[in-house]
Amino acid sequence: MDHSLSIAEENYLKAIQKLSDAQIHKISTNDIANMMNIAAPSVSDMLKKLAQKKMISYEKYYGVKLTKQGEQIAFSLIRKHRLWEVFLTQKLNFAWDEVHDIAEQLEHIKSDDLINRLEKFLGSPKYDPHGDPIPDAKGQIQVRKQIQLNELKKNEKAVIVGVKDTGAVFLQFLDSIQLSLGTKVQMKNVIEFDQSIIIKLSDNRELMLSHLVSQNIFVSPA
Amino acid sequence: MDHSLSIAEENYLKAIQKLSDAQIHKISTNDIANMMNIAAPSVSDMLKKLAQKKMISYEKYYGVKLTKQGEQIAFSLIRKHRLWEVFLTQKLNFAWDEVHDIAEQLEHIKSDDLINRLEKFLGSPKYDPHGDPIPDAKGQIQVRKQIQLNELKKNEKAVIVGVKDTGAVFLQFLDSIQLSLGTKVQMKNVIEFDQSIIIKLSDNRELMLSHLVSQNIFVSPA
DNA sequence: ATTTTATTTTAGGCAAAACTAAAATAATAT
DNA sequence: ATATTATTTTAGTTTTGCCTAAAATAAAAT
Ligand SMILES: [Mn+2]
Ligand SMILES: [Mn+2]
Ligand SMILES: [Mn+2]
Ligand SMILES: [Mn+2]
Repeated sequence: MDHSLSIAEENYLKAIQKLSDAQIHKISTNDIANMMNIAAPSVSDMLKKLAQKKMISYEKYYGVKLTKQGEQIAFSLIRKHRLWEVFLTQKLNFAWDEVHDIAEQLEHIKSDDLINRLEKFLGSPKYDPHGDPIPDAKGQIQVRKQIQLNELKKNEKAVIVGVKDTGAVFLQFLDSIQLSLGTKVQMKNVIEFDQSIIIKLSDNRELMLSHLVSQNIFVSPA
Repeated sequence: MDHSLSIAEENYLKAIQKLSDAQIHKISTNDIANMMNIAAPSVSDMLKKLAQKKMISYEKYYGVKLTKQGEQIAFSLIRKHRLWEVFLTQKLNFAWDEVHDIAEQLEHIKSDDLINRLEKFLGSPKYDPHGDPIPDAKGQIQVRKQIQLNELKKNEKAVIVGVKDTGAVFLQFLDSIQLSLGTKVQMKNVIEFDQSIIIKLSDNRELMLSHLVSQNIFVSPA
């Protein structure tokens, strides 16, 4: 009667949560299978089990949705993941492109006490190293007004507060052009041809970024 | 061909290592089964597998012994366990009786980089919160001259540097009589009747301890 | 309204890590 | 030396979490 979830089960809930964030409608079996690199039948099996455990509501053939309880657990995993990422960067000096895989392991450590003490130790950070908000102990997420860099109006000033793509390749690219969280930018121009943008930095350096790159950077009004 | 071990396999190696520490001879299937609270046939199965992976040398019916490689991994697990215990007490203010179970989980996190950075962050501690030595990155253990409290000669002075029983019950008992690592003691008397001892503390307080208790406390000459 | 295609589920299997019951082997006692 | 007891291994199951192939269902195209 141990109703704590396995690592596999936890990972499904996280994946479903992530998909819910991006989509309005119910999440399909294939969505989950693709996201997790797992065959669809394996997902079907697991959905049956998670439905039994009341973690998801599941209508055969018509997709799934997290229950309140399932969402609670998903948020607690995200909380743990992001707090550990802060620990790794702030305390152990890892770079922001190195922390995700380790946090994927650490997020499954089971101890509420641990994670609450860790949060305090870190000074109750509100955002992780990629600018993603950290849910509080009750699962509440602080939302911040942010837009994509490409949405800035001409001459508008802003600060980089997050990234959409958190993969190492993109993050290292940002490092290489010296963009990081906190960097101040000003929109100079949107190129009509391919939606590339030109931004100006505090040191007056001008930088051209592709549409795709600019879409993957979140900014807040300066 | 992923030659990294499962958590179950790692736990077997740790158990075998612990038993080797206490015994001279080969470790029996039952020894392991008892220590891990697992049925003997399950152990037999696993031993076959670990032998195949060259982690142990295994003579059917005649017990096992860790190979160099198996020992290496066992020490790296002990290293991780003890460093995490230091982190939990020093940085997150856990009590010494609360850290073991969480460290049992954390020791299985896979990242050499992580543990080496953690060690540095903690200031390369040589001992864990229970006074157990922490192996270095190469698996080398610093040995310290220590004896059991009951072995002190009359009037001899010493410092408490470790405990043999690291269970919460014993540790909380020590807390309750205000004995901890670093406490200075002087042997006053060994009671002939039952080998109880009387020790004197820095504040001149005198304390009577049973033979069993005194055997579970390690001290070094002051 | 059918047919075709895509998605999802069911069926059947496999490997890991545990279990119990039974058989094999070693250790001990007579 | 043989019989008894204890230990260990083998045999056969179970659960979890994955897989592929086949069947069922839904969605899309004609
Ligand atoms: Mn991450
Ligand atoms: Mn992140
Ligand atoms: Mn411990
Ligand atoms: Mn310890």
